[in-house]
Amino acid sequence: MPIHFSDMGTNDSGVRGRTRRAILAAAASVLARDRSATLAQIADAAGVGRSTLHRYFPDRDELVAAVIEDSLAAIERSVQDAALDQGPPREAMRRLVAAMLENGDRLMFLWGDPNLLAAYEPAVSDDCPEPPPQAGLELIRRGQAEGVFDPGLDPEWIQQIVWAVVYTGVEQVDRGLISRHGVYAAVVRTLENGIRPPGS
Amino acid sequence: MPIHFSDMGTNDSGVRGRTRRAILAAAASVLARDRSATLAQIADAAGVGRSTLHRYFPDRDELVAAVIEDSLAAIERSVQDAALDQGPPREAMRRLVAAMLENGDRLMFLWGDPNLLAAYEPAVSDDCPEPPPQAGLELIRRGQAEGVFDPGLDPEWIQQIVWAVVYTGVEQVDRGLISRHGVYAAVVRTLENGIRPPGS
DNA sequence: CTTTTTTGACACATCCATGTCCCATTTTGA
DNA sequence: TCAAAATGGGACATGGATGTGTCAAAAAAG
Repeated sequence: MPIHFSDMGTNDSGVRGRTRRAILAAAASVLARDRSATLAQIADAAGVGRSTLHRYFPDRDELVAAVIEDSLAAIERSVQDAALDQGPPREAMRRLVAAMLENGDRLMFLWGDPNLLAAYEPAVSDDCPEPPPQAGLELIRRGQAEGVFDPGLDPEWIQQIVWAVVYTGVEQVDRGLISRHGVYAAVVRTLENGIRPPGS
Repeated sequence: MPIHFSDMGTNDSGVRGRTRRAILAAAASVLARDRSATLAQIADAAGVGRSTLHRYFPDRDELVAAVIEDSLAAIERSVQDAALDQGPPREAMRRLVAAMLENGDRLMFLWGDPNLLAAYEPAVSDDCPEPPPQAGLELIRRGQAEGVFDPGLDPEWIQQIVWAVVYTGVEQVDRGLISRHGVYAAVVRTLENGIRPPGS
């Protein structure tokens, strides 16, 4: 009577941790480009058998939930490193953009399906008494207070715009319509000035 | 020996034309919010039986293709009315935004799944020797030439941004986070200035 | 009113993704 | 080297969406 899987992958080191991360990354990458991708496709992309995938994530919902959680964590980590509460708002915003661009696949996955986050957030908000700090919103409000960001726009709207513009950039890169280096410049420039030439 | 369906709905007037349009509108609305919606759901939303839906569109692919075509046509019509080649570029762009906002559902449907258009365009490009005039791109180039729009940005990029920002607005309205009147102002303001306060 | 058209509900057969076992083989780690 | 852990492939059952067909009833057209 063998006891299988005493450690369900929460351990980052070891075989299981690595396999788990490979699956999550592959799933994000595949699902970002095709939400209705088959589990077989995902397993293929991860380089594992479909059986193995089912061993780590019993059903599709659990896998998707795990990918969401993992993607949020990865992005949150990058954002954390950006230290948005430090320095001038405009430069902090640029660091935020760079942080988001670092996680292209996960960002495409999360943002590509508006229903995903909407269906997931209420699931975790039960455990978490208060919503996450939302470093992005904090930065936006700070920028508005300093007059660097438009105070006439709703902070939440600005946040949506940031995500949308970055997402557009990631997507264009994915299609090879923009070089990987050029995105950052285009996104920042568009975000800061819109479609108007920088010199007013 | 009754001969059924002598007119497959190409006729705008009459029962078949109206039913066809109802199905197309409902399909766009439902699919915009859930790409994997069931044909039964779509039939329900259209107020017809699933049998009737199958009578108008033999299979799912044909329905989707028809919705794409119909949505493109509807938007194109609105854009046509906007007379983008007339007047100052900035005001033309505002008319373009208004035209797109008029077709919220269809725009969400078309833009929501990047693969849709990508998979459809090559199918019609075989019949159409040249790509459509792309009035939007024309306007952007004109604006750049006059120095109203940033010449340092790729016209195609600007076009993507316009779609993205409008789409974001439509989505926010759909979720009730923005009033239907407020969208236009927010979209135009963001598009023209980015997140920076209008007064440079 | 009569004829024709159109419709909706039901009954099917079918296909495909999914989830569950099982077992031989490989990999890991002591 | 050897035992335990992990894997991959296959077989199998299942459910849900899809496509097809039939038929009586409703709607439209004459």
